[in-house]
Amino acid sequence: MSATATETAAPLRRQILDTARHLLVSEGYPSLSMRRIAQAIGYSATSIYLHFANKDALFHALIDEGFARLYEILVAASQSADEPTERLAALAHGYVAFGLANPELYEIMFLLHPAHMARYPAENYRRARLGLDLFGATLADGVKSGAFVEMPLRPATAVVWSALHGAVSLVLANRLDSRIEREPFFDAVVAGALAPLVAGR
Amino acid sequence: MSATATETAAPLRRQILDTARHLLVSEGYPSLSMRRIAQAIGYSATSIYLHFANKDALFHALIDEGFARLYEILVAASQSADEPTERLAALAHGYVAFGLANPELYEIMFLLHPAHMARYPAENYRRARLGLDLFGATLADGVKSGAFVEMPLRPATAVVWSALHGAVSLVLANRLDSRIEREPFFDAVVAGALAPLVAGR
DNA sequence: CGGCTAACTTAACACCGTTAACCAACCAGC
DNA sequence: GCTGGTTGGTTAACGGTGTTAAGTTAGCCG
Repeated sequence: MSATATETAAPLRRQILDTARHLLVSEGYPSLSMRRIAQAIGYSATSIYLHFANKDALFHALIDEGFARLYEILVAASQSADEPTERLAALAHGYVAFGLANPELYEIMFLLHPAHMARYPAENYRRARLGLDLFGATLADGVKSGAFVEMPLRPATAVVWSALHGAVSLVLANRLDSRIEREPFFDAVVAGALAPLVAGR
Repeated sequence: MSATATETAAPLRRQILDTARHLLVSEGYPSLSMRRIAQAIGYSATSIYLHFANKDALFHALIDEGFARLYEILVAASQSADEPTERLAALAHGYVAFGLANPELYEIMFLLHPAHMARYPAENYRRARLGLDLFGATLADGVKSGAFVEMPLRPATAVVWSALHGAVSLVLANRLDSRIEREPFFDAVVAGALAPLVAGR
């Protein structure tokens, strides 16, 4: 039974995840229900529970994939520039781009977590931290090379991150004055986040 | 009894709002249902609909009160200092303090909006803008007095706001590395938000 | 062939927001 | 003092939710 199954594994799980993500993106969070996912793939709702303990677990899996994807993007951004200031800017733009390109994913990853879901398991959270570490490493490099001022690393990383997160989440929530154009806004955010760090001036 | 009712008006609406807020704070968003609110005040669930069109409308009323409260705090902060840099710092700390002191309120005001609720009516939104205007006015003052560098006002206001919002929402969502202490973190956020603006250096 | 197991389904529970229909108490006018 | 309407509340019900328990079907192994 599991003779060939070892490689094929269980495609239903994948199908559930893909359908859930697709449904999330196309119809939005509120209309994403177990029954709807099941109906979309032609199974009964309860069969989802054969692959996920509950709805939260399904979301956590979705979040996992989101973090993996974000990490890929940040790694690519990180490799696109060597000089710390440029690299940090590239990371920042990569982060913002990810958020804007995947609003629903960003939402379940960072936004509507605490109130609506069981806590995201701490172990999975390391994946999320990996992305942050790229920021931290770049800061450290910059400090070492003299491009950045001396600073306590962890809080400084969090400050940069929170500036980016604030900007992304306000835009995603449509909270920004519509007269403000996005691109200049994000440029200003990134510039504002980097400015206090740069040693030169 | 109803002879004097003209002045007492309808305390039920108030009772609903207070109970809803209390329930939201004490038990969290997910367990806040119409039936639960009703039960808590000893009425039937449907009687809530005599005072609110639906659950969204109830939340919007809650949000309204949240914005009014935030505005009060920001006004007080704004009056606590005259010099633009100090005033801006006071505003920033007021904003952060409000978020930390009223996490559930902050959540429904800024966090879980887009996906879960009908759009917050644009008219009510002016109330929210009022708070932002205090930031904007302070920036304008600072530019005029020479304390701040020249800048496009609206985007700059949004940048400051998004830095604060990012920090507050990350902390509320418990997303921050636990080794980072909050107070220094917020100080760094405020400093980081102000630094690019200040003219002197 | 008989039995075991894995994959899946149907039925049901307790809850949700919301609507429709009903009811009791009060006030106005005759 | 009785009648009729309005006000403020109720109960019952609909269609939806996540989730669990029990049942069913198919395939493999001895």
